[in-house]
Amino acid sequence: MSEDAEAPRNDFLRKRVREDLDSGRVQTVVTRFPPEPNGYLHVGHSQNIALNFDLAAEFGGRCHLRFDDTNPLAESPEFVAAQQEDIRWLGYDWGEHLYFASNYFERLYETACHLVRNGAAYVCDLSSEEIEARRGTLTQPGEPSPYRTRSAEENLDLFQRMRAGEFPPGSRVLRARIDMASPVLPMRDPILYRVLDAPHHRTGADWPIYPLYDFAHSLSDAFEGITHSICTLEFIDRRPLYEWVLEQAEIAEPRPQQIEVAPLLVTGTVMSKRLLRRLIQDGLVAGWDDPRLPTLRGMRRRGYPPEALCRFARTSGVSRTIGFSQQSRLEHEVRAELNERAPRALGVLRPLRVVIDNYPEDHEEDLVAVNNPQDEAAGTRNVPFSRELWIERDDFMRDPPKKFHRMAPGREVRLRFAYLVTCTDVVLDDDGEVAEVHCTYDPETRGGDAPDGRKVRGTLHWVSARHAVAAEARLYAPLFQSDDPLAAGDDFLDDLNPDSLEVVDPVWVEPGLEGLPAGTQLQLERLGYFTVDPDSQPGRPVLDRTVTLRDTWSKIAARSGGNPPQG
RNA sequence: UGGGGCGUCGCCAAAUGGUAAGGCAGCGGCCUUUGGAGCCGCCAUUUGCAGGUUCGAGUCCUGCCGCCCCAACCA
Repeated sequence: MSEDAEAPRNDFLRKRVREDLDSGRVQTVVTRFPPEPNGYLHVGHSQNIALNFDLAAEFGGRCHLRFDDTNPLAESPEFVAAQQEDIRWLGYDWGEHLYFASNYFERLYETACHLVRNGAAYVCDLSSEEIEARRGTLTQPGEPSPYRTRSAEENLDLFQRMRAGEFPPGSRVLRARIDMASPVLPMRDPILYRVLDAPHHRTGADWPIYPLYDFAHSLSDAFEGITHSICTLEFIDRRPLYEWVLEQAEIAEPRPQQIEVAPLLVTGTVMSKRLLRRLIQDGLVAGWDDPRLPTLRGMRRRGYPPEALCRFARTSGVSRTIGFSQQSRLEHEVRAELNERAPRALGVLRPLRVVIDNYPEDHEEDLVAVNNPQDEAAGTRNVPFSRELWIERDDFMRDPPKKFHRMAPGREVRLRFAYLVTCTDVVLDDDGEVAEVHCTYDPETRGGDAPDGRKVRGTLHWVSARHAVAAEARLYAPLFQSDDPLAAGDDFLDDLNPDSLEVVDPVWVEPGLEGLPAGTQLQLERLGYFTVDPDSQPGRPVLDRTVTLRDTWSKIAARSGGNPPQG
């Protein structure tokens, strides 16, 4: 997955790795992606995944997948399965290197005992509230626990009894003995172990105590020989603690190095689990795989190709500046990918009936359509044509503005792959709305070219009314209105885009589209890329619009005060 | 007001102290049986601000300004 022909990436991370290799500090680069199995992966994770796997691949090293499963309260085996599936979908493979922090519980425990013996950790009997009260504030030092001075012997005894399950949850913790007055808050005697009466999805009831992040993560990295431990910027204050643990555990050089990078933020969405859960619980979206969500599952259902996600992650770059990447960049990658491989089809979203008056009533014929102009090997297909057709409402105007290159009274346009037709009449309904348009066709222009060489400006998509297949289309827009919904107001839900989903039913598509398996991707010409949704029924497809095509006309129309096309 | 991080084009992001890459978006144009795709061109005399060092500063120094993170027995 690193065959990209992009400009050589030259970020600070790569430079650092190169230096470590050149100096001989490390022989082989070993990275890891360490998710907690407590939810579904999202775009933000994709950057982390791509970063770690790409970096290892680029320098001939390896990347581990390690589940950071040290909090049984939040984790479940469903998530470890789902996360693996999502990572594979992105195109990455950890080979033999699948690990679980829970597999290290015994080793971690022994290491903790080692710290206790050396006086680097102690058992504290303070309650959670008391510990908090003594932590001090950002500007004031904390005050030492009264249990801080317990002897190593007593601490070891107590810690062993914690492990034996003698104490109830919350009654005691193991703490690092560092510095209650440290200006770095995580260094104020952080908690290393807690007592928990909770079954773990992998170790069951084996452990009444569980290690916390700072202790477990640093040592897990060390146990696996991780050389570069990449995390996001918010962990930067914990680096001293990360290093302290490795030092106290007497981990041999080269020790893993924690390197912090800015997270990948995307405009117009939210990524935190808490917020996503709220959207789902409040019924604002359908579920974790709702195509509007930035979850990998949602994006997969929406039809975003994994390659596009990876390119988006890579081209977003790695830096220490926190900023939002624009959704338009993601969409650019999605289009680039789909343009290469999505077969084209004809379909009409908002139908307007067209009658070709001079076309024989009962006649029909097959016309040859190109499957993918980007890929000659994709070949051609036959599309049925007849007297009555559907065209897009937006493609007709009775009184068109200047740059409108579509159908209008008296004007000749091309029906894609079919004929040149001229609009001769317009039928209005009782409300004065256009109900039907009449045209004549030029039989000499079969296929779309005029023998006399005359040109027309517009080419319209269409579908034969008699042959059309009814489908449901789901059109999506960003879930939120602001780039950063969290900064938009008191409640991020206030920023919700009420029009993030538009269901159009029925839409008419060319025959052949009714039996496609879920996940099939195609381009409805001029309308965008679509993916067959799993909700599809036999003979009744549901199409998710992945992304529209670039639409220059809408800009022109908007500027000239014309009719901006819908959908 | 403690500690830490960050400020280069609307967005993302490069630049051994040597005279501001690239991508996205945008804007012109060419081409076109998708107003798609493709192609060509334009788009930072300037790097948060103010000083200083230097022949030379986005890069070094000083002082400001602004934004973000840290006080879970979560990760």
